[in-house]
Amino acid sequence: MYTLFPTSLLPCPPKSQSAFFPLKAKPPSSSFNSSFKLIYAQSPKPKTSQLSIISSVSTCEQTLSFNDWPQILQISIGSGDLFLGQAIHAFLVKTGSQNDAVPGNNLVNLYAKFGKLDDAQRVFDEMLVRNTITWTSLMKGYLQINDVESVFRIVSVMHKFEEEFNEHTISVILQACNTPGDWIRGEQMHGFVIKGGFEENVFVGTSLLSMYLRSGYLADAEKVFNAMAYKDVRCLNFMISEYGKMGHGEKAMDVFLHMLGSGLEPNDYTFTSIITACNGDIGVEVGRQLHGYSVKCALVSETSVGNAMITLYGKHGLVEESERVFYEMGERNLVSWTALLSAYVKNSDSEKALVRFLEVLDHGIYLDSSCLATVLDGCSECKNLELGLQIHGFVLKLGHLSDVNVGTALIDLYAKCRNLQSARMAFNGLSGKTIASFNAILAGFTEMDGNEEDDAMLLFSQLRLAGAKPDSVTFARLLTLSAGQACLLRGKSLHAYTIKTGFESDIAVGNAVITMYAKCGSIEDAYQMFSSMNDLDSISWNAMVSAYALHGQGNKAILLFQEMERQGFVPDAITILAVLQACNYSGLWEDGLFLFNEMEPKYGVRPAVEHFCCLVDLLGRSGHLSEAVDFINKSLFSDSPLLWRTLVHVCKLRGDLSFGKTASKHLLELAPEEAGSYILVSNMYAGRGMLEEAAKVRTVMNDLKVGKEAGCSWIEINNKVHRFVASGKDHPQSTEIYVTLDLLKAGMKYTPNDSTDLQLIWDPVPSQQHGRRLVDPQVW
DNA sequence: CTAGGGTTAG
Repeated sequence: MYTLFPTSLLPCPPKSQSAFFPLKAKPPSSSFNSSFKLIYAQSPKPKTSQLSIISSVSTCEQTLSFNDWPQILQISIGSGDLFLGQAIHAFLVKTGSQNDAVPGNNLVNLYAKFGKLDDAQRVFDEMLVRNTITWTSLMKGYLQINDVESVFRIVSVMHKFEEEFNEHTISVILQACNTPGDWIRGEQMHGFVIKGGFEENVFVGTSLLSMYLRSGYLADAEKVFNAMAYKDVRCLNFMISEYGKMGHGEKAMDVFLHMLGSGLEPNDYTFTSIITACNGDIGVEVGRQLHGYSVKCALVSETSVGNAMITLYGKHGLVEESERVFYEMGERNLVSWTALLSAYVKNSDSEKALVRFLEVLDHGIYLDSSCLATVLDGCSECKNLELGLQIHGFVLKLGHLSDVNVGTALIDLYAKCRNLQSARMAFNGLSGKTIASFNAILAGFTEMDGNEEDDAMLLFSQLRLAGAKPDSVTFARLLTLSAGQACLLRGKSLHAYTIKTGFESDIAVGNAVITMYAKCGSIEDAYQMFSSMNDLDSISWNAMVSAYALHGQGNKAILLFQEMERQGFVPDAITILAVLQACNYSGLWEDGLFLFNEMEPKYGVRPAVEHFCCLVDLLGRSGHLSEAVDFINKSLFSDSPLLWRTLVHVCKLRGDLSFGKTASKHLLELAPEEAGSYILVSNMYAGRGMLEEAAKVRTVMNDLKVGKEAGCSWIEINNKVHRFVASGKDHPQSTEIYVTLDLLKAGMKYTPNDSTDLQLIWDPVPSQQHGRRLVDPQVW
């Protein structure tokens, strides 16, 4: 049933170059070497000179038996040696069989495999008889060069000529239906599959699975999967891999166990996919067992399995395990290196990643976009803009700028390094932005803590209009921005949006909601969020303790801190700082001091400069200025302007000039370039009526030409944000505001809490005191 | 005789 097909219906590319081997007669110089085939069979990529092929071909007629050519064509395809195939083509032309069905099919297949569709098409056109195999081979060729439209043109012509479609043909066509968004053709083909009774064929089934999964129809894919009578290793591997990519580790595991249960042998693909799937909801312990099992199956030395292990351990904070796999694996490639660098970056050891990146360069490996994106991530994680700029140069030189991961990493780098202008340029220049690119530029806005919120919301609406879906990171960052701007209305509407989209249950989003409400003034809503969350992490606790601190509810902060410990969450430096601040703002200086004394011995948290600042403030506010000075001098941070500034501030509050003068001297010596220091000192004198001293400090400041950045505060009333600059008169109601302010000032009375029974037990040598309760729980 | 599914790892 062969049909001759009119070539005019098929796309016929310009025949500029002939693929036919130039058969310039070259006399046989020697007899055909009978080991010819053997050489090819043994060496995967032999280097063959044109000359030896010509001489071989010329002797084919005499020495090569006619039936040997299909095997040599296989060798040609397998070894990537097109010359050899072309030689066989020449041989077939000479024997006059090139237009017959079987030789022709082989030649169409040959050229299709090498992506030479001009040549494949030409052989096809000149064939005298064609069958299903001819058509299928040609379609496969067009598919491989991503010419999907040609595939479907062939399908319709094939149909018109009532050529037979078999399971081979169907699976090729199904692959052509993989274009995202083009599921209609796929559904039609599925109907054809059922009608033609191809449903149970494992090849067709796998192609169908792939088609549905790539279009995002998991339920349909699962229906097909369950309907398949026989599933082989490749089909199961595919399903494991796809479940893993979707984060459905448990389902991937079910398929894996099904594979073992049905007696099929897992291969390297299987292990690579199932180990990767552990990154979802399974966890590293199962991953470890799989690692062991891969040893048993003798697949642990496979590069891709090792790479998957490096990544798995890296993602779970086990960098040393990643390193061990890296050193023990047989063969490493760029992916192995990138996985290792990524493990360092993810575990906050980007410096190491950047150092080891030099080793990659030393190896002379050609860098790809994934490796560059990882290194850029490393640069932004440790804010190494200098190296980042050099990598940006690499990116340009190697032509990877259009890669979306590289582009996003560049946005992130510039955003984290507070170079918002470059971040914007990278963002605007990136085509095919993803939600990650958007999140990266948002990080820049939050990093700048300036007035970028309107820009962020504008971008957000653009993104939604473009049909992109915000993720949990987007919401967390937008909420953080609203919190920074104390924009309650916007924060609330974002909160509503997270409820609607289901992201409210995400811990990071919930934590951002807590902080947003706290910073926008609603401690009740913050607590409402905190108490309604199903999953809490230590950041949630930190957020809520900080919220109480911010609202001056010291006792609640301390009780929450104790509850946090009771529930087994480990307090970190941020928790301790929040509780210290809470104690400070609420005048619970004894509790604060007690906590400070035991933070290192009991919680293993070494006090950082922020903790010292907080304690200086606490000591000063409670009237222990002399102890505060001692404390600073004994600390590691005695040359930090931060501590002295805090002390000046507290002296100003208390109107204590004797300590104030000492503190001011230190501050202005340590930070002569900061305008804020002069203003603070000047205000301290002015506060005590010493206007001459105040003016003197200002004169020094002006003489030194120290610039001053205006401080700014704002409040939201009736959905309108009112901004105030210190001593500013821009607000339309500023006259009334100042009058009211004076009235308030007149009514205020400062009552310092001068306790005398203070015991400063802090000492650089950790104290041994443990076990005291911070406050009586009944206070709450 | 010849044609078909999964290209896994960062």
